[in-house]
Amino acid sequence: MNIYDVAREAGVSIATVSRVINEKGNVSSKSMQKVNDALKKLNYSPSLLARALTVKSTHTVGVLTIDIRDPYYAAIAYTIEQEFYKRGYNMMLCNTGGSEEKKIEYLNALAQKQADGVIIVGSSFGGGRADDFLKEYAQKIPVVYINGYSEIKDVHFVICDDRRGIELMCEHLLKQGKKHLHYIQDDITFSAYQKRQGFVDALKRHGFPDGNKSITETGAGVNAGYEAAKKIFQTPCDAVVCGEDLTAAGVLKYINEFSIPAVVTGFNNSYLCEALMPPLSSVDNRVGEVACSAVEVLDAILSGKTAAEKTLITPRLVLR
Amino acid sequence: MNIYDVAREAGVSIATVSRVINEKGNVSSKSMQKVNDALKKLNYSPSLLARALTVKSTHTVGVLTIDIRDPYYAAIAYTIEQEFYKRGYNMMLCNTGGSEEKKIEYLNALAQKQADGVIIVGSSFGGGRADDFLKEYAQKIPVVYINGYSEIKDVHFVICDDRRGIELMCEHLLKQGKKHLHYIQDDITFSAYQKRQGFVDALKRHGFPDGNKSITETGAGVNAGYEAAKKIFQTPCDAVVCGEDLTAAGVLKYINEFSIPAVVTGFNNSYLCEALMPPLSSVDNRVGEVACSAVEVLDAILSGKTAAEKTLITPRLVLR
DNA sequence: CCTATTTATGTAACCGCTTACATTTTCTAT
DNA sequence: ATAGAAAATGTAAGCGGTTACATAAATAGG
Repeated sequence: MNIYDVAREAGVSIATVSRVINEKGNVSSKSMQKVNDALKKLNYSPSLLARALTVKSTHTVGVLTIDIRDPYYAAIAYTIEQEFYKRGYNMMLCNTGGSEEKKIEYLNALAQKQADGVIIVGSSFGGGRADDFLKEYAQKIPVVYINGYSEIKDVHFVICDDRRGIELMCEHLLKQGKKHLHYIQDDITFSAYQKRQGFVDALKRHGFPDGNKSITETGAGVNAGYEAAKKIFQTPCDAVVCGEDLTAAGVLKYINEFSIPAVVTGFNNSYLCEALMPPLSSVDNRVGEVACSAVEVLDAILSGKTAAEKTLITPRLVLR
Repeated sequence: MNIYDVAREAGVSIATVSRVINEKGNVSSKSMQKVNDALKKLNYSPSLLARALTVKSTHTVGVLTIDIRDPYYAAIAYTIEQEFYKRGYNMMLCNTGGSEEKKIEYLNALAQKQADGVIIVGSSFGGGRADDFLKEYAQKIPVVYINGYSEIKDVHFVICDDRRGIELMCEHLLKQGKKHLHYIQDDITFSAYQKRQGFVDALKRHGFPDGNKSITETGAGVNAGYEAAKKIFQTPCDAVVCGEDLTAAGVLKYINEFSIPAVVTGFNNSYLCEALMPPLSSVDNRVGEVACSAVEVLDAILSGKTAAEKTLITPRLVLR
């Protein structure tokens, strides 16, 4: 069933049907009525595919995440969906698993399916092959990056200052009198390196010039944290700063198990923090605000307005 | 840029270009070469929108979840994405928040955008307004339900026997000598009622006819579990069976805080179980298998094969 | 009452692709 | 060399909408 059927049923032309559907152009109340009746009678639903072909807008956006099972990405995706739903857009969820090839393939697919825009959440440190690709890509379809490497041209950025977040946490711990901070980096994203840098900077500023030596690199997840803890506590350490709540949970488990007198802190302020014993202090990286901003930026671009090239959001500590 | 540009560049007709792109029909190696050169030179990428208009397939599927932040839905979405990616499909993620209206709106949007199929994860208990809607809907576009109310016609079902899962857990606890089991229902989905029923059944079968009186209904999340625990332990209770790991985490927190001699069990076997102290025994509801099966079923339908109307997957206990 | 505007409607071209069908070219067998 | 079959190619008609433009109807002004 198509617009011709409706036109026939209503006894008008397809142009008139199109006009009443889109509430665009002039149409007499008489034929308006006839068309509406026909629409109802036939229970007609227009093909957005065909529509998109001529209006050049699908009202679909792509969202690239690294791992949707990670509460951080899930929370971002959640908010993005909500915000775009309000605005009449649908969301294509593209989970890359961190693979640059998959990322590129997805970006291509989104272009071919004429997504109106894309939001990329999290990126590798920069210089990845996707970065070059994006330079051209972003000229064809608007891209906003959440917590991504920010030297790419024509891409908009919404960034939570994760580096500052870790700095704040370190400063807090030092103020508490902790002497031997250790950092666990569990990822190799842009954001992960920022955090690491925050740790090094904070320590340096407080008279510990070689913070770099107090860093452990692991994989992601609770077990990784647990395993890391085994090594960390072989040397003196009274505070473990983690780049992720999950990692912190693993360290905490170890600490509890062996009654080690050290404190652990997390990052992301996920629901996990409340669930653990003792509750976990964490850096709130403002997932909701970040996602909202990203949607606002993209929506502005899609509406023909200009949007901030770079939006910086400040994290805050949640001490428990 | 379109297929005409490529045709002109290659000096052939658009039909020939189309043939080489889709590797369909006969084309001489000579013009094959010319077209491929043109494709490369122009860096052409066909519009899948236009293509879909005539071939009637978008290679896009919709996935409806209730809350993507919930690790259960996230895990399902994760696997669905992976499996469909392999098969060349993209995924529209539609998070309904449990609203039947939003569910219907999303289903309509998917139909208008000509999604090839949809997977719905989790449903209300049945009789919701979306159920009626689905009866008609499923005749137009294939629907497979994961853990959904299963009396709807023309809809395929992949169901983990959550009821049996809770039964197994209860039987285990009873065998351990527990005398006062209590159940916490934290949701009002189809699956949640199944679990509840499993609890009642198991108790009845072991000589506790009024298990219904030992059930607390709460909202979702760690805090809800914690609050529920306050009431539960006002009367004798040595085992709390939860319908969700998160709820269990809340109860566990309470138990630890007040050193209550009771055991808690969860459901979903999420990473949380390992993170908690003591580790949480949980029902593994086979998220991966369920999601894989759903994709297989939908893929079969889309490939014109016949698929199982109903797939039942058996949960298992993970005791820690 | 007639002309000038405004408002309403319809026709046809276009969006960018696929594909049935017609036509031309190439190949095979006589 | 030639008829017939097979292979290659092109033309044009969709797919289901939107919209520029032309035309017709309604309204306004003199």
